[in-house]
Amino acid sequence: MPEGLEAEIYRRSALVAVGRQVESVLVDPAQPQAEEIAASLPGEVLGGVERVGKHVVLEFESSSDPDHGDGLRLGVHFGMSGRLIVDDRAAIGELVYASNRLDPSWDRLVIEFTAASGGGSIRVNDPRRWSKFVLDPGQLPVGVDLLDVTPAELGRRLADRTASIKSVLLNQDVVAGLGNMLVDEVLSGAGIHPGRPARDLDEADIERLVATLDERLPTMLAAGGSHAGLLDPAHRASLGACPRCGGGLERSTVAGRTTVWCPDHQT
DNA sequence: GCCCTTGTTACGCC
DNA sequence: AGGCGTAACAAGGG
Repeated sequence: MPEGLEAEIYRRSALVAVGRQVESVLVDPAQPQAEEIAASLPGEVLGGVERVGKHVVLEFESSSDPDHGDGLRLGVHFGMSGRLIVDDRAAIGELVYASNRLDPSWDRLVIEFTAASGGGSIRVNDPRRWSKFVLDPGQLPVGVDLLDVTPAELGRRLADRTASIKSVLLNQDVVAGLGNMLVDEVLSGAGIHPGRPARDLDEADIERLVATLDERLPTMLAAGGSHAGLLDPAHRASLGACPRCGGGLERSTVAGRTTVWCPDHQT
């Protein structure tokens, strides 16, 4: 599923289109702002691609006055099955829990660029239609970015939280970009029980948690995303030996989500 | 054809 | 006021 790592991979894949001018736009009519998006983007030039947590933000500038662009921004959230396809090349070949097919009828957003500016396209293909497109996203998640967490920052944000550490880490206003798989992965790496109240974590716990983020996230990013962890989908499905300690993995529901964890080393 | 899956939001409660 | 838990949501796949 698209978590912050997938969004970062998508962001990087879209950079090739910076400088191109929008020729035409198709938007799923079910999107709340479908008409505004389709009407406002043609003629705009893609000026940059940013990421905010799990969102990819396409930043446009008016072609008629590049120095005073109108700052049009389109925030894209990929739901649980959305994929970004740039120039007909999918950056992530296999999304867990998502079909591997790319049925054109599942295209929810298609941006075609003018031939004169380089041609090509950016598409969002999403079988389950949970992607969301927002023009000028005012208030995207305000949590610290998953690739930018420090022990001091995380400690401050966990203080006084009585909810489970898993629930708090999934909160995009605490850490932006962590999803179900990544949270299970880092709690496994740090040896922390997912159900522990967040405020009960001591300094050593938080240090281990951040050290795990620092070590695992870049590795998983390079390996293709949130499915590329040690606690990978095969382990999640089979509940075999814990990849960390060899103990027996268990599955339960924490914070309303399917949670895989190891009772032997996560305490 | 029921039930599982994800992230976010809308609620009700405390 | 705001943290917290939970249900609901779409739709494909098993």
